[in-house]
Parts: sequence; C-alpha cells; structure tokens
Amino acid sequence: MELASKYNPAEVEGKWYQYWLDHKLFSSKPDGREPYTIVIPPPNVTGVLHMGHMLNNTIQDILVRRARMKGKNACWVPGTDHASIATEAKVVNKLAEQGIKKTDLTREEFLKHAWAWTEEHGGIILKQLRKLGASCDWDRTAFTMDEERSESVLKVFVDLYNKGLIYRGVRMVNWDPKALTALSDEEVIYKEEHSKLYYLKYYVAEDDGTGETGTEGEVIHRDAQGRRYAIVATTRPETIMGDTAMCINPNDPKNRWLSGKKVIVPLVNRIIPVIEDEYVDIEFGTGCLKVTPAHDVNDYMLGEKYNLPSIDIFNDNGTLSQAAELYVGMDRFDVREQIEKDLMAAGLLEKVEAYTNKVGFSERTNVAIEPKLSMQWFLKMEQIAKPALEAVMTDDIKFYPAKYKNTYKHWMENIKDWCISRQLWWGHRIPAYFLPEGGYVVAETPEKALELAKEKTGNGALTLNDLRQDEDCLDTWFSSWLWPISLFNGINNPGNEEINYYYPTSDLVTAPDIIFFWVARMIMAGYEYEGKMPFKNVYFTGIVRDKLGRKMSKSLGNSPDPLELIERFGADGVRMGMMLAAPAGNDILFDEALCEQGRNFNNKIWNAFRLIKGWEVADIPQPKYAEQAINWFTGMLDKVSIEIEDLFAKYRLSEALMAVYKLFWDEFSSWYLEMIKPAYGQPIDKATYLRTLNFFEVLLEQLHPFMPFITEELWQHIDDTQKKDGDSIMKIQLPSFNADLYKQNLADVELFEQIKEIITGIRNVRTQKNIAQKEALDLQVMGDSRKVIMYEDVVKKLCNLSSIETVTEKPEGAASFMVGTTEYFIPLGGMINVEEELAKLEADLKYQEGFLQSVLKKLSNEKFVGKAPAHVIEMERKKQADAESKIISLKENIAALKK
RNA sequence: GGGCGUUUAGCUCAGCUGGUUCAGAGCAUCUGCCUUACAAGCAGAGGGUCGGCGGUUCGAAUCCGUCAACGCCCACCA
Repeated sequence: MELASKYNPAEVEGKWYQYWLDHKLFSSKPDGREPYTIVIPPPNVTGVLHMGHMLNNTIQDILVRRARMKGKNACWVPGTDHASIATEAKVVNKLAEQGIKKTDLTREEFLKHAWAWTEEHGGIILKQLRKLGASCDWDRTAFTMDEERSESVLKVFVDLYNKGLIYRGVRMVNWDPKALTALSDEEVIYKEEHSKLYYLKYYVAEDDGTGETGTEGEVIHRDAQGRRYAIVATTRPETIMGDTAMCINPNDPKNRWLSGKKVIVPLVNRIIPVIEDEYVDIEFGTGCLKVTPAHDVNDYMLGEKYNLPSIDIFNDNGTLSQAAELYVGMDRFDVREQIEKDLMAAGLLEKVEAYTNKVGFSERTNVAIEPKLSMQWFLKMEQIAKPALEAVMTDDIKFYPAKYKNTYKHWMENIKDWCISRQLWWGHRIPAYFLPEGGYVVAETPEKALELAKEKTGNGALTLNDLRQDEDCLDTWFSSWLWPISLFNGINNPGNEEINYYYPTSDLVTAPDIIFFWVARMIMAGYEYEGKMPFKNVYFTGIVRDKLGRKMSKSLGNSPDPLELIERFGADGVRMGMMLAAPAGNDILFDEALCEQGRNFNNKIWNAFRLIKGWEVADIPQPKYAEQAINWFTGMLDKVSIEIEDLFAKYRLSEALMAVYKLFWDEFSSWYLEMIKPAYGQPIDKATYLRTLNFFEVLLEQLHPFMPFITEELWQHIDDTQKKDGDSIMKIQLPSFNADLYKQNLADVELFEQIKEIITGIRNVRTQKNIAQKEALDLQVMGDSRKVIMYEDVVKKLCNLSSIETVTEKPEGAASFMVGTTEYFIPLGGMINVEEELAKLEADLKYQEGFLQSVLKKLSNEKFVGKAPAHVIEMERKKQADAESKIISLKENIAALKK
C-alpha cells in the first residue's frame, strides 16, 4: 500500500461512517451485558449544528465509544425536540413572508404548515452529527412529538391531574405579547435597561385647598390653589389606567397624612383608596406606590391581600384594551411616550429622572415581558422536588463539576409551581375538555373524556361535539422532562424489557444553563414515574466562546461553521481541538489553532504508521536494543492506560486525551520508534516488528473514542490480510488494567526516566559542542553504572556511542553532566573549551551550595526536627547528602580543569 | 440585594485531605537542524516572589481572615 505523506481525512471519514452504519455497529439491543446508556439532549427539530452541539456531542460520543470498548452494551439514543415556541415562531415568520397571518388560519391549517416545515427542516441537525462521527443508534431516533412520546405526555398529564398535582388557576404569569403565550419564570431573562422614573401627581380627592397643614416630618405637596397631592414614582406611567390603590408604609412619617385618604389617578380621574403595607420601601422615590394589581406581580399580591379590584388594561398583544378607556388600541410603549406628554400638558407630571432598572425579556422572542393575569395550568412542585433534591445532595446522582450542586440545591429549595400551559398551537394540546354546563374533565383521549363527562354530569346524551378541548399547549419541557423514560416507552408500557434494561441511563451530557429547565425536571420525573434516578452522572459542559472569551453569536460573526471546520481539519481534528480546551464545566475558548493541533496529531499518527509499514521485515535475531525498548514501552503503555482509566472515571476527558496524546507523540514516536528504528536500508527483525504493530494497535484503541475515523482507517490496515468485512476497531475490547500486576513494569518505566535524562545530557553536549550525530562518542560513567548498563544498547543507539565504560577516576578534557548523584563524562580531547566548562561548573557549584545552605538551615531548626514527621526529616537528610557529594564532585572537576 | 465560583508561565489550564510527583502540562516563544515517517516535523532552551495584605504552622499555591478584580446563578424594590 502506497501512503501519502499527509493524512487526508476527507477521503476516509465518509467511507467508515457508512461502514459502521452498514454493519449496524451503533445499534444496541438488550442482552446479558452491562448496559451503558446516554440519551441525547434533543436539539430543536429545525435547528442547525453549532459549536455548542459539536462540543456536547463529541463528549457524548467519546463516552459512548469508550464504554462500548469496555465491554458494555452501549446505547446512545438520538432525537429532536419540537421546541414549541421557537418552532412556532419560525413557522409564523415564514407564513408572514408569504402574506399569511396566523390568525387567519384554523388550528388544523396552521399545524399542517408546521408539520410541513418540520418535515422539511427537521432532522438536518442529526444528519450533521454524522459528520462528526456520532455513534448514535439511529434506528431509535425519536421526536418529542411523535406518537409514543405524545402518548406519554398526555398519560403523565392525566396522571398528575388525577393525583391532584395539576391545577388550573388565574395567576400572574409572564406574558410574551409577541408569541402571545405565557412563559415559565425560567424563560424570562432580566436585562438592565436605561429607562426613566416618572413622578406623577395624585391629588387628594375632595380637597378644596383648605386641608390641615400636617405635623412635623410630613411632606405635603400643594398646588397654586392649595390643593394637596401625593407624588408617586413609577417606571410605567402607561399602567395608571389600571391603578386601583395607592400604597404607603404605615411607618413612614412623611406620608402619614395620606392615611385613610382617597386620591385621584391622574388623567383617568378615578378615585382610589390609600392603603398601608410594610412592603413599601420608605426610601424609594417618595414612599408612595401606585398599585396596579393586573400588571405587576407585587401589586397583584397587594391586590389579593387587600381585596382590590383588578383592571386589565392590556390586550394580549400588548396594546391597550377597552378597559383602559384611554389610548385604546395603542401599543404599550407608544402609550408610555404619549402619556408623558399628556401628563406634562395636564400639569400632573412633577419630574422625570433617568433610571436604570431590570426588565424581563422573553427568552424566545426577546420582547419585554408583560406580567399578566391569566388562566393557566400549573404543576405543584414541592412534593416531587423532594426526592430529586435528596438524590443530588447525597451524590446518588453525581454532578461534574460538583459546584452545580449548590445551584441546584438553591433552586430546588425555593421551587415554585410550574406554569405548564402555553398559548400556542405547536405542541401537545392539553387534554382537558370543557363541558357545556361548565367544568371540565381530563382524559388521554376525547373518547375517554366523553365517558368521564357522562359520568360527571349524569347526562348520557352528551356527544363528542359537546366537549370543547382546551386550546392551550403544554410547555415543551413538559415532554422533554420525560425523555429518559419515554425513549424506552416506559410511560406507555411500564416495566417493558427496554426500560428495565436501559434505565437508569448512565451519563447525561448537557449545558448548565438548562439545569432547571431540563436536568432538575428529568430527575423529578424519574423518581415520580420510575422510582429511580434518570441518570447516574451529569456532565456539565461549558459554553463555547471565541478565543477572546466572547459568546459565539450570529451578530458578532465569531461562530465558525462546524461543517466547514470538519472539511478543513477533519472530524477527528475538530473533535480533538474541542476536547483539548474543555475541562468539565469550564467555558471553552475556541481557537482554530486547536483544530490545527488536532490535525497535526492525526498526521503524526499517520506518519508513524507509514514508518512502521515501510520497514522490510527479515528473519534475523532481535537486537538487544529492541528488546530493551520493548521492555520499557510495555510498562509505559500500562502506566498510561491506568492513568487514562482513572481520568475517565473522573470525567476528566481533556486530561485523558492529553495523556494519550503525549503517550503517542513523545513516548511512542519520539522515544520508542527511534529506539527500534533499523539503520537506513536495513530490515527489521520479525519479533520487534510484530510487537511494534501490536503496540500501535493498542494505541489506536486508546485513541479511538477521541478520534474514531483515523483510528479505524489505520486499524483496518495494520494487517489487511486478516481483516474480514464487518471487523472494526469499535468491536475491540479494552482490557481492564490492574495496577498491582504491572508493578515490575512500572519500576522499569521509572528507571527509564533517568535513562532519558542521560540521553538528553549527551544530546546537550552534542548541541553545545556542535558535534554531528554521525560522529561517534564515548561515554564514561563514574559511580553507579548499573542503570545505564540495563539500557546500554538503547543509549548507544540513540546517542551514537561507540562505548560505555565505568571509570573510577575523572578523565581529563571531557564534558560532564550529572544525573542524580552519578557523573557522566564524554571525552572530547582538544575540543573542550576550558573557560566555558569552568563557568558552567562554577555556576552549578554555586547553586548546589546555596541549596545545601537552605537544607542545613532547616535541619538545624530544632522545631522542625522536633515536630516534622520522620520521613520528611529523612528526605531532608538525603537532600543534604546528595548536595554534599555533588559539591565535592564539582570541586574536583573544577580543580582538574584548572590544572 | 443575596448565594456560588475563579484568580498559578505570554495563552488555556492541572496541582485531592498542608512536607521530593511542588512549582507542572499543552500551546506559543527562542536557538540549532530540510537527519533517509512526519517542517502539520526533529533536537534543545528560556519563562511564574502561585491576585494583594495579614494570620495559623517547624513548614502554605494548598488551611483561616480580609481586600481587589473577573465570572455565573438567584431575587417582586416601584
């Protein structure tokens, strides 16, 4: 086989992905093996792949592939989310482009368009994941709105309703005036906004200008006619039409005089009472608060407490309603501008100040949220949150990194009921059916609802046509929270083989920003419906940012196109680029240079393979150096494999990758291959060749989870003749390493680290003296030479030495260096520069003497000797002895040179 | 306004229950090499008073306090 000097990923990636699919290597069925399950965080059905998906799915694929090679029955279930608000918004926009308004369509017509859109754009993202190498069991691909999942959702709704956990009620909700739906608290994002604080005049009712002056500390405003008024500071003057009270703090001396009075709402001229509640902040504004129960959460609470009427002045789309009486039909923000002018003209505006406050925005449509009273469905959370909180706090479910336990705890302990209804059409329609005579029933199907209705009303003549199903849909998360269960049909068919086998799933890989939306709720659903956790471990990824630390966004144009990256660097290169920078939970600063590093590594692997396959193999005896090299690398391979095992157990994937990277590049390529490489034009012995191929194969296996394509390609070519169709590196089982068994090898590995130092020392001499590699040198060892003798042949080969001998006297005219307490000399005859050598030795001597001083100081400290543990003192004594012997040696060398 | 987290080499980060795995890794930088797998490479080298201050201790990157900077989450101050 002829191999190019550069690896070309494009040529092989598509081929092997198809091969894996053709041989069903990703598919999983329950069997006797231990299961390993991951459910994908379902991307939006109409979404496209971005860098966040790349990171998230690379991590999942690494975990799944590794588990598969560890003998587990690995099952990665893919799917998409119907994402009701986002998708509905996209469909509405698309229809608008065609001149069609949603309001002109019936529900059925609209849904037809939505399904058409979903079929056209849906699943593109899953196709893109294949380019990344994702080893999902595609036959299991699910959709949160497919039949099984929909049935599960309705079943759960009915069940929770029957358990009394779902209720319907009028509450203040976050209203999105663009999407025309309620949102959960989690879907609201608060942003700082530069706005204004308006100071409005509320005249005291029936005040003729002769009222009392008040006592000290009271602040009373009067106009030219002497009529008294209070000043209210507000950011939302457009809501005054909904005012039904003014509130002061009973402990506020400056507003004492208002107690029991009635005041007049400006422009509107409605007379409202002054109420008193400690909720009001005396220091804020004037200490007077206007109360608009229909349009502010706090005011709503005051309204409830004091039985105030509530006037809803807004239409659903954010324009003013008939109830407002003024500005009817105008948009809320236009009204704010207009009313400022009108108040000013009427002399009812005291002043306007610049003010910065936080305003809630819809996560999906980015318009300002309008707090609005409306009839919604809620799920009681307190009860189902309890086991879910405990599971995480006791580490039954483990979070990586663990710091998210705090965040989780805080939310779970302050959990509020979940508003689960959305005023949308795209989603699971709420299975509640209203009866002609009022009231409603809840059932999975209209037929069952009819039965219930007949029962409930005693009216046997009811027909399906008499029932009116609730118009609302369920929150998207009300389907995704069942995902780990519904994917195995555990709701519709409890206790079936699949759910019993695959559930609880193993690892969940997701971003921390959906810890409440999704993770927490899945845990709750898991305990509620399976009595068990939905997953054992949660790996929180970071956010992918650009190298300057900015979030990737369309408007900044700093988000690379993942598919283009794959084209340029190969999927393996991009995967590695992502993983190099991605410790769990840390944001990753993405830089193309990392993909370049990944690509370079691919090339390194490729070329190592080219080297090995290029050798001519002969039936000749195995050289000693090769034997020594194999002995060492066997240990090294074990050592790093154990490390990798440990790092995987701790979900430290980027460190595991780094370990295998260094193993391949430094230990295998730079050291091992150089050790066994036959001289130019010479053949290699068979034993060494086969062993080297075996090492290479093991390395590919360790690399495979990270870089699936190149490892498959090369693995298939290790011995072309023995591979059958259907064979794959994916099927290889990685051994479990037992540290005890490898003790001897590990000792060799440690010893060899010193040999490396000797070799580096010799190389340094060559570099400094500018001696070509071709020129053979001699090495003399003074002191313990047993170590170097063990690897004598390797050292000779790598350093081109003609001899290694043990000496008892320092040679003259030699370069020298120390490793540990052993001294090494390279006789150089006339080539030695005495002055340079002296300077070097004296610098070293000075350092050693300083070091000795510090050690002696420690050892002469009575408190240290008295209190430190024995082994620490022992260590210091050894340092002292080593330093002393080095100093003697250095002094001798200096004296010799000076002769 | 509360809570959490971060701060170690130019950059990104490891350093668990204080002491030879203690000041590390990768990348970047510098020097020398087109050496017959790879210049997307090879062989070397330099670089940090571990955010500041104070404390505990024989001993602190590591424990405690405090200050500073940055980040995240939660919260109804109009």
